[in-house]
Amino acid sequence: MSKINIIIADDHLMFLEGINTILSDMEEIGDVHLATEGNQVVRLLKQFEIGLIISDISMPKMDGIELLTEIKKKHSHVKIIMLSMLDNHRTVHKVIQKGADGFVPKFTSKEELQKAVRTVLGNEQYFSEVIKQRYMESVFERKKYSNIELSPREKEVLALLGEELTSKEISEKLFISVNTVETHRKNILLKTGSKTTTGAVKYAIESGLFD
Amino acid sequence: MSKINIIIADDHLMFLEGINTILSDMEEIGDVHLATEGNQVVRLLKQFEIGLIISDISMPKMDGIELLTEIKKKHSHVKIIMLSMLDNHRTVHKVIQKGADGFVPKFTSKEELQKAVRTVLGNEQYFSEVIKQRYMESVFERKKYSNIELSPREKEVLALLGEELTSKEISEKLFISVNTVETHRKNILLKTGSKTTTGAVKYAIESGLFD
DNA sequence: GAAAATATCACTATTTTCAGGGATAAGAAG
DNA sequence: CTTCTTATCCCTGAAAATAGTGATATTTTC
Repeated sequence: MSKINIIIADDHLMFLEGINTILSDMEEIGDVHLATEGNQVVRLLKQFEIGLIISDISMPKMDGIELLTEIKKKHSHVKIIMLSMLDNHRTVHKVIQKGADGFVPKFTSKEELQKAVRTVLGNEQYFSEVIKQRYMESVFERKKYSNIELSPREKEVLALLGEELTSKEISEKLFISVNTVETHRKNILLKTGSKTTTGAVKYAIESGLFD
Repeated sequence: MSKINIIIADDHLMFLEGINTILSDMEEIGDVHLATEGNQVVRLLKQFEIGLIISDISMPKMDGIELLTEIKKKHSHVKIIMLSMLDNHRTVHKVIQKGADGFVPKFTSKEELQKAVRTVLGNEQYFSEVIKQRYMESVFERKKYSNIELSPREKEVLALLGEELTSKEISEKLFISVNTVETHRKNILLKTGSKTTTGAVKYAIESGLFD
């Protein structure tokens, strides 16, 4: 069995070193390339023969979700395990839907990370227990509020609401009628399942809708 | 010069490994103890002769701020460098006020972390540039809103506002008058410098007031 | 080419929030 | 003993948000 070359991507150097150390004693791994941005990963993929990517979700320039989308579109044979600080149901749902091969929270153990790598290299998916739980929650939540994705305009309005603007101020800023803003608000509350703007903004922050 | 024994504390194993790797080639460092909770650090301090602690801020059981307070009270000769994912001005202010010897964000370089360790071991303080900037902001913010600390009751009200309750509902839940709740609200807006409840809740989340 | 999603506008009525005053009592800190 | 902080309460009026319903034009998607 030949060794597999991998890329580890994370914008935090210490994490990069940590993962590198944890994986360095695994026999099945060949060269290890490190990257601090999604862009770098894409470049490395062109230069080297890569079999597996282990990537954090939040990164500057090109984040983990974008990277994941890109990989699954253009380099579908390359496996990818996502790592995340957050394990909220929104993030989890996105990652699974985009087709990641594995998803492990950052507060995992050395053993679990190695297990995840081995499982994925064996052509199976690996998702931590916590992640699976969150995924069930996301499925459950989605049933309650059939469409949780906000439209670009709605996101724009929600962001301005977070900036403490009133409907009138928003209408002036976006050159639209107050009525329209109010309609967007109504739909935002509906889609996020909130009763108040405060709740919607809180939801947006916590579920990573803003970022 | 004798070697210094240190403790590294972080609830994320990968980070622990990363920092360990980064510091392992420094001559001035002796034994390295690892901990995943603040409690463990306190226990290790009793068992061993420790000169420096490098600790993350967010940890379960006893967080970095509590740990810092404890150390500076009972083991004031032990140096402590704080690490944090967040670099918002609230956190920075707290850490500096509590008397940390150093503060470095987690997205720093290997060189900077080593420099921080050397500086602190040389009996000087080390704060990253970003951190210093944030500290200035915190000082500036504080001037604008003389008292940014919310009282326990105000925090309670703010949390319930985040749960989408109206003033009336909060008054019923806390067995107080609606007028009282409104007064608390008014003071919360004043102290946080917000115009709306949404802004106050957002501020609370982002600045780590809720946690 | 039809169906679905998005973005736009309108009206009404009720509830809630915000801004502005002011007041009292208890306890901590100096 | 006085000052500060906290927690409590009260009132008013204007502004804003929410709930309910309905409608139209433009994209996007299938």
